[in-house]
Amino acid sequence: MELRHIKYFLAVAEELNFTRAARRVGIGQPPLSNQIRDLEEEIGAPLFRRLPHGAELTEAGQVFLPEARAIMAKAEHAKALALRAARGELGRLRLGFTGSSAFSPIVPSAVRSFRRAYPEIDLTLHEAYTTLLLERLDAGELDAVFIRPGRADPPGFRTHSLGEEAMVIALPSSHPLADAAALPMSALSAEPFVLFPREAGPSLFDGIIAACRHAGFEPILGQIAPQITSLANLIAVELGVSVVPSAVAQIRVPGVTYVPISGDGPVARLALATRRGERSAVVQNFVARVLADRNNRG
Amino acid sequence: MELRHIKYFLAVAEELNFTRAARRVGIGQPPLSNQIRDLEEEIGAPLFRRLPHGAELTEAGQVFLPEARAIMAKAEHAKALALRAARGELGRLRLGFTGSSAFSPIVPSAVRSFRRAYPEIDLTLHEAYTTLLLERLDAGELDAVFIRPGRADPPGFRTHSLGEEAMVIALPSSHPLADAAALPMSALSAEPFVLFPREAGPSLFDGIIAACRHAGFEPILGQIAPQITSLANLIAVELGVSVVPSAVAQIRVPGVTYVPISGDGPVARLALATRRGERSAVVQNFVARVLADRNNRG
DNA sequence: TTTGTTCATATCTTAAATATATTTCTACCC
DNA sequence: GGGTAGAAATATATTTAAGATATGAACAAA
Repeated sequence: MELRHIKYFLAVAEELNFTRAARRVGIGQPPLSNQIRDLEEEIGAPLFRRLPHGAELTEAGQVFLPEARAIMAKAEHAKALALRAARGELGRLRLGFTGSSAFSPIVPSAVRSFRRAYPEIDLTLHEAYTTLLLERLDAGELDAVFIRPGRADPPGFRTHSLGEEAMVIALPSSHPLADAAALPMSALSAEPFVLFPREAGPSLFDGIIAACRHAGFEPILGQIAPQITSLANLIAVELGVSVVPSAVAQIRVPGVTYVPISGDGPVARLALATRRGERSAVVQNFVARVLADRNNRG
Repeated sequence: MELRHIKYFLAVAEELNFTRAARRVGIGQPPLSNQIRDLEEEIGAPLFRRLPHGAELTEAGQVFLPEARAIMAKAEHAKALALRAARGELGRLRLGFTGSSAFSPIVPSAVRSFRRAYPEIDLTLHEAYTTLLLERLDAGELDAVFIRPGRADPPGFRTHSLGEEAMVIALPSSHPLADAAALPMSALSAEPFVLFPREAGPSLFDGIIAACRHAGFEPILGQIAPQITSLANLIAVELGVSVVPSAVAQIRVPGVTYVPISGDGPVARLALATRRGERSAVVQNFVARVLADRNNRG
């Protein structure tokens, strides 16, 4: 049995006349009769009763009719679905992001805009460290990740730079310097630093250390905060100071004050990484939308 | 697109290797590649990514896979359904019966046995007069009817005799003859008869009249009972006597006594009628079962 | 580099779908 | 009752396309 047989069956079932049905499907009457006969033989029962003037459905034919319609519809549907999937309108996208990148306005904005444009994409979000995100991307567990990139593209990945932002000093509100309008990095030379683990974002971590050294001092490393969000809490209880991307200053915690950095300070870069040679249309659509979003906001 | 394409697609999707898939479906690798390419062209997107050692599903292919499986399953299912319908295992049966035939043990027994044997037949029951039943059978509104047949087959129908049963006299319990062990028809010569309308069952009606005449009297026609069941009630209130098929004596109504007929009495014949030239397997199965049931009970 | 594996391409063969011509059946009409 | 028209079946021819065979190209692994 082929879809052709089903198509011919439907024509005869709807016309109840072999000659007209043959015209309708664009073949001659004898070949149509043959195809219907073949179908009936395969099923093992006649589908039509041939009458001197036309034909009528047997009980088998009556039962077969709705099934045949459903099969044709399903076949069309399957084709349409596959095409939509190829266009990236259908499927899933497993997205990773670091705790700090979630506060960069571009990230939630791009995700929101993508969801609106492709509502049938099954989108899942996974927060993790930059290092872990890249591992999971490489392992095929994630499709695109927002990371704090190093200067060089990690091999095997394609990174799309989403720009850089200044960093600000975060210090306890009780600290003598908390009222300053801006502070140079050197002002922190004697303060213990509350930082995230280096593996969480090596380039951001190294950038901060480098900025300290550039300002002429070696930072005193104090408490380690597992999450960027818990970092503020550690500062609030006066365990030290820190330097965070300015977008993270959105985390308003009582007892924590953010002060802009004057002079040379570290910068926090943001990038979207995908696998090199990624062919998925969903991922490509997502990257395109993130980049468009980036350009729209200048 | 033909089912062949889907079958080949499934083979490749499951083997993830064109060469093995080709062996599996029993064709060469080049024609298989051609068919897959044709399918991809029709869909408008590639379903596989060809790798140096095998192939993998694209997103379109991943979406198409479950659809393809469903289509194949649906096609098989449709064939099986049609075959079962042709065998009379699937479909509907609209059954008619007269009020009196419902009491003949063969009728409920045959219906019950048929329902057990063919549980997926949608069975509907319709009670009406013999005359009306035959009209509806002829009009195609019913498929088989239990009737009280005349001596000759009504034209256009095929009747299957289900035997005949004796009739009994029904009379008010207060009647002087009610205590008799048996009565000849002639005992009723002076009694008004409570009968059903002649159109309800002409042959049964005429049989009763003929039996009276044979016994030497013209029956006095009294009240008309629209239903065989209401007949007993009319007798109970002493509106007259009647003669009913002995099976109808199952209707035990206070005030009504049934007395066997001695000597020549009318007989009630029962038959199953279908359209002449009926091809429906369901109807044929039903007739066969009714006849088998009749013979089983001797 | 070589070898083996895999898929694609090219060409040919064959099977099957379709076209054309004709026959058969039957209802309908004169 | 014989003739006619409409419809499907049969018979044969043709053409399309599925499949076979042979070969080439790409790539991975040794």
